[in-house]
Amino acid sequence: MNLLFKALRDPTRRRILEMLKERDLTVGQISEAFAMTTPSISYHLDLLKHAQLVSARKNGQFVTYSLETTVLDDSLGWILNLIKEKKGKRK
Amino acid sequence: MNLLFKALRDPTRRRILEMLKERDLTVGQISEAFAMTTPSISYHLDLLKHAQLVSARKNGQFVTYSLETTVLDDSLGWILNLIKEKKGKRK
DNA sequence: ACATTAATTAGATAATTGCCTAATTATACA
DNA sequence: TGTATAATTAGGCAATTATCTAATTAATGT
Repeated sequence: MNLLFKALRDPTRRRILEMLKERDLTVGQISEAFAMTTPSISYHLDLLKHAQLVSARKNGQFVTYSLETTVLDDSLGWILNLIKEKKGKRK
Repeated sequence: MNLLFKALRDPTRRRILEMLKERDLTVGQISEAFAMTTPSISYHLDLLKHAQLVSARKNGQFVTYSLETTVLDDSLGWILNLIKEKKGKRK
């Protein structure tokens, strides 16, 4: 949960996830969309990978990243629980 | 969305939200549950308040904090959208 | 009025973060 | 085999963050 929220905290990383929602992308393709160097994007992707929010596969010299939603279900559960319990206690 | 995820990033703050899910609490009551000084807790509460995740009301010398779930709905929507769209594209 | 208690504000500091440039690794192609 | 391209790794740095202690504000009880 900690790595997950850490990953979601940064706007650049959230934007990357939104892009990967549409289609799988290579590092270069992602990099183009930001006013930021490729190493910086690489850093963000690594962080997202550690949080298991994305997966990477190598195709020749290219690395393609995909969105992984499993771990998002957990965060959903955590937030939902917070809301649900609260509502259950309303007087 | 930025303030929200910023607030949720920290374990102490997430724990505070979980506590407030059960019942409204004063700063002192929250503080007792952590190995941390009251000013530090006050700092976290301020951050949560800015993210609109909690509200505060003063009762004499005490300040009681409550969980506010409205903004959590937004985060839920954001995450849900990420999952939903992805699933919609599965082949 | 004065001391006590609850909480916030201010100021300092160590750790973490997000970015950069330079160097490296790995694949492709001529 | 050498050069170009894609990506990661390494090293450095400024900004942000989470914590502390000390000081301040505000309400309570004597």
